Amino acid sequence: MDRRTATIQDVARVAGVSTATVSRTLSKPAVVTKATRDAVLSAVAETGYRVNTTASNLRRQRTGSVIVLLPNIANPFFAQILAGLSSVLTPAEYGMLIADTQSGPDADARLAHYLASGQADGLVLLDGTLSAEVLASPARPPIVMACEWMGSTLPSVRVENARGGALAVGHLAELGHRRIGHVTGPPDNVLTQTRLAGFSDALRALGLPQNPAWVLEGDFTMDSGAAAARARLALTDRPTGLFLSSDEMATGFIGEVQRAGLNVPGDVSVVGFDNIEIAQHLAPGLTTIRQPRTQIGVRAAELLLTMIESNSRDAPSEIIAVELIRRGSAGPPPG
Amino acid sequence: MDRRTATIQDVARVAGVSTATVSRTLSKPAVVTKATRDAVLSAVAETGYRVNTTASNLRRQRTGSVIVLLPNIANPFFAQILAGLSSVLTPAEYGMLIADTQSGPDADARLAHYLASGQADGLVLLDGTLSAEVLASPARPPIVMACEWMGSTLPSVRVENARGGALAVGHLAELGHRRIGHVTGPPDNVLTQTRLAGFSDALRALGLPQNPAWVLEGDFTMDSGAAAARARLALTDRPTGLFLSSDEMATGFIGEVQRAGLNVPGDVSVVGFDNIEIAQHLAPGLTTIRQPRTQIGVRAAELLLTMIESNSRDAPSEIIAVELIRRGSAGPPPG
DNA sequence: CTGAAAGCGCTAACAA
DNA sequence: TTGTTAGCGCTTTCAG
Repeated sequence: MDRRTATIQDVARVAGVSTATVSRTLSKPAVVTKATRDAVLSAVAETGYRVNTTASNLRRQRTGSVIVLLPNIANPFFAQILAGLSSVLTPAEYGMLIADTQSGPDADARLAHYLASGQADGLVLLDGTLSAEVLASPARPPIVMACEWMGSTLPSVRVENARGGALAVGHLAELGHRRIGHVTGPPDNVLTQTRLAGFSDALRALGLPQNPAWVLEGDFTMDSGAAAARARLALTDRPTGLFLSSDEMATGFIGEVQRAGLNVPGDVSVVGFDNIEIAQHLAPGLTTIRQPRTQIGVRAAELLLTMIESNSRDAPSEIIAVELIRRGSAGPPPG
Repeated sequence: MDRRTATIQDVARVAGVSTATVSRTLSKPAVVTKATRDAVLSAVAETGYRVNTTASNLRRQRTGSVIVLLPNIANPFFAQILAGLSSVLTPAEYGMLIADTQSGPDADARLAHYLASGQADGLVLLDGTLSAEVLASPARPPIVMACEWMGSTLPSVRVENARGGALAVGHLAELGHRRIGHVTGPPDNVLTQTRLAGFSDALRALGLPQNPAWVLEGDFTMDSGAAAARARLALTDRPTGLFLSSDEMATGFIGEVQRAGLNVPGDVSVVGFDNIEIAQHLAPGLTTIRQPRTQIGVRAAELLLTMIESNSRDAPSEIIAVELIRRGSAGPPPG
């Protein structure tokens, strides 16, 4: 029993065939006779051989992995997208490398690094704040965006963010609200802008008032949602219903409102965005816009694999539908 | 301008040196003269050369990546551990491959696969339900467990799970509770068992009653926490304070209690485990046992890198302290 | 259907 | 300090 791991040479020797035949048997079994196939497979079993992926990759001029670039791994929002990606990449024998653009100093530089490094056969971008110029890299691998991105023409999988904002406003209006506010994500984020646009357009279409004081700035976190709740309380002229651009913010908002002794939806109605798991477990349940994150990951991975396998840098983008989920956090306005 | 990416040969030609010198310049710049260094570096810039990691890895008999094996990527609990791992692995130039043991049919087989495949220089295990025999693999790379694991002697980074259970019980007892219950994780999980043991031992030490009906089975999810709340309501003889083995369950529990029109902590006190982000945003805030997840990831990665670099399969394990975080969800018992 | 042989791009002895 | 050389382990023509 060697302690070193067996190589294809060892298998060839044991099976009494050439290394080429071993390689063939393993990659296209149909092309060798049953006799040699049996000999090779039993030699493989005997030696405990496993192909050395590094060598195989070098020879085949590929890497066997895909890099997923996201702004912040610690954000649970991405966890389900990763699960979707993994469920496609793993069976296809691609490794999934995770890289965090916020952990280093310069996110754009990191992206440029990954583009040029040739360390992956493809890239999935989940960060909508990277600058477009970086993509100029001539030898870059196929890329799929799984998020909105300013003025990019890259293949992408996106959700109907604007329509989500409109659905939220429509629901609040239907319940009788006429003073509808919004808590945004970070201002430079494209999601923020798209959802805000959907919100504003819907108000306009419904002939409802647009009050800039009712549009509060957040950053998608629970903390910023709680801060928005305090900011709203400080207003003399308050919106009765709010659309928040993420469920995390909505959660922080509701918590803070309740701690202030007020009632949701009695005093203020809340609609979130995402439908994260906790939405149905809050009291009241959080009315929100569902965005199917696992499916986003699945479709992005499928798109990318198609591009990799067809050696193309382009593919049709895809838009995934959102849906209003009615729970208890939005009700008729007070009075 | 070639469309193919430049190789070390191209750089050598442009700089008028050998490939060995190029390689040296890039890996140990100190060992070449300034003149050649300058020549090489400008040739690198001119050609846009980047080392081919696959070739480098093949030559150096390493893979440059670490596999992180976790039960379920979609579980946000792991997100912060991943962030900690990434913050150490990325600067050290190791790729972080994520693999999900629950996405395939047989988790043990997956582990065995990764152990033998030689696709990684090291492994981080976050799944405490894998069977120990699989580790028999002779040529396996260094492994660090970042979770409890039955009867394993592998190097590990763990938290004081039993003490966490004891802290929770101690706190409830201090507030005056004498009827203290517990909601467990999945029964076969070692975390479940350790926290349950800490819970039971603490009750015994304090001379408090142990009622099997007050120990409800959960599975760490919010859904199971909500179910536990309903199960508690169905009891005629109810515990006044509960320790739940995860914050997610505690969140689901509190939501369900509130939807039933009861008050936390007025009617029932709740202590969770983890200190996930939402804990401070619930109303009331969730009293819980803090477990520093980023730090777990950081230490696990550091341990693993040490082992990889010293080519050792062993290292001292580490225990990370937990801490009671007092918020509003635990108060004096009713009456 | 199978084997021989030529590298993929890089690094590390070893020599000079 | 630098160059020469020999592979790392694999796949894939190209012959046979």
